[in-house]
Amino acid sequence: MDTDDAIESLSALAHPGRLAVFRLLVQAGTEGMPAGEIARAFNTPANTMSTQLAILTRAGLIRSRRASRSVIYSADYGEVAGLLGFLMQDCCQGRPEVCAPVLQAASCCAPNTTAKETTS
Amino acid sequence: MDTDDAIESLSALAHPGRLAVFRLLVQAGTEGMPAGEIARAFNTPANTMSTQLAILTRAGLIRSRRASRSVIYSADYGEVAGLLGFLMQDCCQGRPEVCAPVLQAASCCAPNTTAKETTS
DNA sequence: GCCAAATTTCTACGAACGTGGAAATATGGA
DNA sequence: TCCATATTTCCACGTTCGTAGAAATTTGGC
Repeated sequence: MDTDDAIESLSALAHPGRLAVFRLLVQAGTEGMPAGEIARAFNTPANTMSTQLAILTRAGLIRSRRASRSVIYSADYGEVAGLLGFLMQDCCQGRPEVCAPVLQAASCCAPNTTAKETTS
Repeated sequence: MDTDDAIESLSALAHPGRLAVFRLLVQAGTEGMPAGEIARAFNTPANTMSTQLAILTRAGLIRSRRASRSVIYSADYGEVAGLLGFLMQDCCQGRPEVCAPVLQAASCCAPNTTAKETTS
């Protein structure tokens, strides 16, 4: 993840419609959702939604696969991880407690950790 | 953190100059850095930098405090935490391993955890 | 091959953003 | 009070973004 990648991802998410789409796909999980169904979920014309999905895809935030006539989109969690790492790079030079809140926010679904509810 | 807050934070960061400023302040820690020094660090006119700092401040990503003639800016890590929580809300309905990469990325400086280097 | 369904590409217009000059405002020293 | 320093606000220009109509493309059924 370099600056250009980060800008592309952040710009893609900095739009109410696209942000909503991405969050919907995050919740949809690996199974994903067809383009038409996404467009219908937000009452958006198919061509407009196609543009938004293309922008999210170019940013690496979502992936697509074809299933017969439909194109299924799904979230790519790795891109968020990369973005977070880029943003918080060298955040805690000797003082781990400084960026502890971020760690807490990420542990929503930790496999081995007790998820604390400290959403500041 | 609601949608509007998230959009404001993401928009603020979706700009090469502001992203660089925020990352600089993340690394500067709680001590922070005066506006003039930040402007000089990027060879940016003071008024332009002032505008960028104002945008980051309005988004809640940085704070400012006055120290005599200077205004010191510093990063607000909590906003990143909130943003991350908002993005990944309900990311792992029953399948914690799905969004594990994000947790890994956040554990750069975990106080109690062994930081693994799996930057995807 | 022909038609319908699903999605994408092309295009253009209005809206929002980024930049920095000039002027205004705050702070501290003499 | 007067001046220098530090930062911010005002403003206007050019550039980029968002949207959706129309047309093109891909896929599957018959």
